[in-house]
Amino acid sequence: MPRDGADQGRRRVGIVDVAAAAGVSRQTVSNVLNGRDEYYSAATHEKVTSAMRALGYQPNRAAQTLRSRRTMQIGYHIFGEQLDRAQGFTLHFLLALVKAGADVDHQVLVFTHHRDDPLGVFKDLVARHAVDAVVLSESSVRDERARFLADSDIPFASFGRLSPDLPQHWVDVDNVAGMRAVVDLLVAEGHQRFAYLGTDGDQYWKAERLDGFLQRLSHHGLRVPKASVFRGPDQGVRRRAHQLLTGKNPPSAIVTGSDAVAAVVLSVAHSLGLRVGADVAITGFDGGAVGLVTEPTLTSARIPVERISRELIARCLRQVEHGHDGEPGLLLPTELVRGGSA
Amino acid sequence: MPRDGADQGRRRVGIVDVAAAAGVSRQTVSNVLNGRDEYYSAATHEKVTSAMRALGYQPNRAAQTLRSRRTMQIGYHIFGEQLDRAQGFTLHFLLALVKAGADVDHQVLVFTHHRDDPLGVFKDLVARHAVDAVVLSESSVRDERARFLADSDIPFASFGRLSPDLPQHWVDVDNVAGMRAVVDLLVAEGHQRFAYLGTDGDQYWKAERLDGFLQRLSHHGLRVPKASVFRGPDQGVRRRAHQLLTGKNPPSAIVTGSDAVAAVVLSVAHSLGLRVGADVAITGFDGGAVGLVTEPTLTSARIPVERISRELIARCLRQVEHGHDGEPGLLLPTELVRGGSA
DNA sequence: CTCGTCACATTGAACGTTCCATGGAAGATG
DNA sequence: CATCTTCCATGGAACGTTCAATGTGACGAG
Repeated sequence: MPRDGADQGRRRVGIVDVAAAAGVSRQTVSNVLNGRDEYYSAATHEKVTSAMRALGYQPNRAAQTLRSRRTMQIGYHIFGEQLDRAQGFTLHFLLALVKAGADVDHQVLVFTHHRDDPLGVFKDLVARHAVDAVVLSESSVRDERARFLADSDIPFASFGRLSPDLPQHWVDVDNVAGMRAVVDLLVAEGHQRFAYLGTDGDQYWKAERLDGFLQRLSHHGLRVPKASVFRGPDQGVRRRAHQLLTGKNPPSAIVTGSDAVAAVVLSVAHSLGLRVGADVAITGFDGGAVGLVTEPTLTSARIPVERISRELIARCLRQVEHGHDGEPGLLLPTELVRGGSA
Repeated sequence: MPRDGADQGRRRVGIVDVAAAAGVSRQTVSNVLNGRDEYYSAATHEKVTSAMRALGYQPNRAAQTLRSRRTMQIGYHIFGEQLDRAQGFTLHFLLALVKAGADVDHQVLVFTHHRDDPLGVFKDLVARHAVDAVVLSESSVRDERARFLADSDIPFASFGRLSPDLPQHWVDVDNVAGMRAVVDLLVAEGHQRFAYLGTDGDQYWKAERLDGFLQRLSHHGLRVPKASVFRGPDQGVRRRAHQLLTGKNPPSAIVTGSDAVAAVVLSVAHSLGLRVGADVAITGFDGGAVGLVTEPTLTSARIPVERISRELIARCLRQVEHGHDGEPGLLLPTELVRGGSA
């Protein structure tokens, strides 16, 4: 559909048009726009805002960026290769990040690395003024992305702890405390025979969840047989769950390292005709959408993605504004979500 | 870490610096940058590029955008509410979109709607020059987003068909042809007793997949008992799969409407001790990561996300450049992925 | 010899905003 | 009364690029 001829010639309404309509200067409009309220009176504010409304004025981001050197955009780096079962969580997190960004008037630019120059994109984005800062997730402790960003003096924040010799721009979940809450709940409900199922991999949080589980059990004076603890490949979970539930003296509560694993265990229990929640308790860790669509819903330690996103963005913006960030790393508690599975 | 004092004062290297270093004019550098090769000689090109390399020049996006009115960014709208099982696919698609964008030097900005003004963000983004165009996915045929974008004269493209009275800026998957290929494969392998499992919902593609399945079966002179066709809620899938596989005269091939459903059926078959691929064949539809981590891997009609993303972006850019796009809607074939499950 | 054309290169202006320095009027202070 | 603040407001310049128009020298045609 071709544009109107009339539309064609009309210039976009800019700050000068607003200024003219309101009978003030350019700069005053700019001040109102940026909320520098020490520089204008209430009456002027009113005149300007109503002129903006009347003209349907929208500030031009490109011009703002060019002059102020702020893009109001935050980059989010996403790995292209490993499209594994963390998918659900990644999207959940991304969405939270987008919303948290929107709340402080920032937008999220998603990018992946290029095959030949995996890190260059980061520098590129900032050098070309495409983003003000970068958010990382799925970061392992020695993440070369984080090191590169720190070395290049690019503002960033990581969901996941960072090596101690890097600036501590991270937010993370307290896995141990999360497991503590889960175990406490199960113990309070009278469970005595526990089992743990998780997937393998060298991510520290996987180890922490298992450790947190074991620690808290022994705090309650309970022990778990070695055979009832499993951390292995994805495919092994189903078999092991089957073994556990059909063996003699089966566990009354199965704690898992993630909602994804819990969902598998749930399905095994179902197929054995067990009533989950009554005959056997199953817990997850994550609290995202997965556990809400299972039947029954999962009891889980919920990762507070909204809060995490907010904190990550706050860390980025402090660096952008002050050139540095005094805040230390932040370990956030999980929230216990009570579903029907325990 | 505070910046160097020396670093502080140094101006960013711009096009004029390159021009000076190369001994040419501003505009010539700009022409080289934008590949307008009819305006410079090979020798000049060489001088300019080597000057750019020497100075580590990076063009400033904000300035380019301000002048040229192109942001080189494409918006991708994502629904905030429905974080359901489509997650895996959504992320898969997003990633493909990001890569396809990168190939044509465009980046992807992710955004969600605001509670009070669900559609306003679209206009906002374009009016403020944050994105050049918008990509929609999960669009239903009468999508109010698409209508709004068309009415507002904002370039866009949709993954999913659009109402005939809208400009046909869409790309979609040929579900019927996909099912045809799946059925043909199973028939060629000698299967006679079929069943179909899918989830309910009013999305046209769900209906199309079932229709495609039924059509192709009858083309082969085969029929499927009514009881062996199921389209119901998520939770019903497990039960129905169990019924089918334990009933008398069970199907030798179970065709499903998505990889997610197939994965569930797979797990039911496993728990019944069936050897999937040998005792029973199971197929999916999607071909994303889900089917690659199952055991065995899924045979599935793969949705060509890379191609789709490329086409969507091409549609957007044509609209941006010419103000319109002559191309009609595009229905793409699936690719049959042969896993171990059939 | 004049003119037109072609290939390449240049310059002034503009895009729309914010930074920076300055100005004026009213009220407070000495 | 002179001067010093405080509050509000202003205009010139700059951010770094591309648009649009113009220039120049070489070469071929008339």
